[in-house]
Amino acid sequence: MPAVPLETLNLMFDRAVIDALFPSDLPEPEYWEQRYPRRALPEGAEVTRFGPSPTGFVHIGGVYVATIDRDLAHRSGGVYLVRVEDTDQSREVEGALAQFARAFDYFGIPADEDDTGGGYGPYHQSARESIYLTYVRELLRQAKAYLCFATEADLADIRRRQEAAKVPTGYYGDWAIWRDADPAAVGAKLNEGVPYVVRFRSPGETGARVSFVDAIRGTLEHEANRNDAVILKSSANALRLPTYHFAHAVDDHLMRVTLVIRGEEWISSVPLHLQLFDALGFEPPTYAHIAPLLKQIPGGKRKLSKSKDPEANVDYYIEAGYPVEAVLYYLRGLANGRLAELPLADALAAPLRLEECGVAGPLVDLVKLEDISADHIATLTGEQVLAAVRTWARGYDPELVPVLDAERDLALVALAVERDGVENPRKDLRKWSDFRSAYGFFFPQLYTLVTADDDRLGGLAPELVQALAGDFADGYQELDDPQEWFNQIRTLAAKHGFAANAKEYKKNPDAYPGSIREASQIIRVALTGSTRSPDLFAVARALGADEVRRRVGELIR
RNA sequence: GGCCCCGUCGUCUAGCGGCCCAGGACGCCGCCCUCUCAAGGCGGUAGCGCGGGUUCAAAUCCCGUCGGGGCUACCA
Repeated sequence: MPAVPLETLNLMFDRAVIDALFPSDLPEPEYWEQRYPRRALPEGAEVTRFGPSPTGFVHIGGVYVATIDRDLAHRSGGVYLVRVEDTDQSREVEGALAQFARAFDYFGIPADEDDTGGGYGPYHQSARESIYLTYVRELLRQAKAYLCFATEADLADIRRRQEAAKVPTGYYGDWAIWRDADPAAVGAKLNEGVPYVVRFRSPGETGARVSFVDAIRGTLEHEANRNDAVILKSSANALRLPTYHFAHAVDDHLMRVTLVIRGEEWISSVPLHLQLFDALGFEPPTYAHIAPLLKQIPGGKRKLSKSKDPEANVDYYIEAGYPVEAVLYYLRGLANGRLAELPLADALAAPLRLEECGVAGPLVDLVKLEDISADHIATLTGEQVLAAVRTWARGYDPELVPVLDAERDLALVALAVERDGVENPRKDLRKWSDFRSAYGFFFPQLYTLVTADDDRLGGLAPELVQALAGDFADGYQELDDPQEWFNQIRTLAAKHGFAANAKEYKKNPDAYPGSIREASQIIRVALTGSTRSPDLFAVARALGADEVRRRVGELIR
């Protein structure tokens, strides 16, 4: 196509015509530059940002990126800010921001700057309209952007023809029908009040390539962008908001962000972003594109999906009560493998290094998280566990709270079983919601008595169960020595014909109703309601003689 | 379709031409301990996607191929 005559361009981009599209009191770029001055920060300090989009629940990947952002900013003596990216008002979901606040509060990753404080706000993109407008007008004045009246149907038609012609789809070159439109046609549309968008006039030439350095991946090369991306959405909207790309350039420049950490899905957009920064006269930030969190599915893996995977939602972790430290440690380890080799406390204190971050998307493995979690909880004192469980229960198991409060001493005694004074504490708690199943039986209020015909007793004859239970309850003594205590069961087991040990029983199974295992199991099930429990002696001591007699006694009723 | 990112045990990874017939951790399996379950101790299982090169030598370099993911929106 022939080059557009200069006069035509001049006519189309007549300053008065352009300015008439904007509020008359719209500030010039210098105003914003002065209002958001360069930050006085030490050499090497990074300013990072996290940009939650209130379009649904908070993705665990958000916590993942936000912790990295905050870490890098703080290690370098910089600033971590949160900017709500709400330019897509139609997709906005009610309550998303509240959930975001709750989640980030839970994980203890507050922003240094956000709408509650900070000199570079507002930190909601929807509140930054005039800032964007200033720069859109500027680009228009410089003919680096133009008005586009293409309708959805026009765009669909272009795409169809491009597909038929087997050329790349997009709004570029000759396909960009409004790129060099006759100013008269533009004026006519304007007079008719037809809505328009503002598109960036991409300087990218066909075949041109760009390369840039990514802080994680090194030098990346890409085809230069040549699409005339939309930078300002339809004039039909009451609020004139930009697209992500334009907001990114303007906001990150004005907020003086130095390091942009985001998902790798943005790599393809970097060429466009670089063109935008250049056109605007801004210095581009350093980019670090991190790999997305993946999920194992039959035959492969895929991105953790908001709609399909419950564990994609941060609420999943909060509701189950995974300890904050465990989740953060796990996430940090996924991002930077070196940290996964360190003990939890060290890893949380150690700096995360971008150049060490993995480039392949890791799978989120709940089994691994639970292992980490159990290890971590095992290092806590009973007091700490109790406090954490109580806090969790207030939100997710309210009935547990009064029990915990009424039986605080019992709870501590229960938690001390195989925890206090042992070398390897019991790891039966992976998350706070495990408390009820692991420790509930210690509390009479939460306990359901077991009767002799219960199938957890392993099919032993009820008469035999009752005979042994009766003897046990009658003669029960709260002895201090574990061995002596257990001998009470040993003696009764022998008296009622149980084999002294499992080997003997195995050798001659018909001669016995069972071995000492089965006999102990009677007491265990009566005491705990479960076939698996902590050490029986310790449990019995925690329960107290009266409660032991009551529970075992129930078997003979 | 075009362009981009990625590819070491089931999982997270170490590895950056010889130290690797690939090391660690989680999982899994077995054994020991044992009144159950955990925990713990000991042992084991299992991997460089594939095919060509280059080289005395390749998980490591090159080419191709396959597979996964992403972008190609007035979504972010």
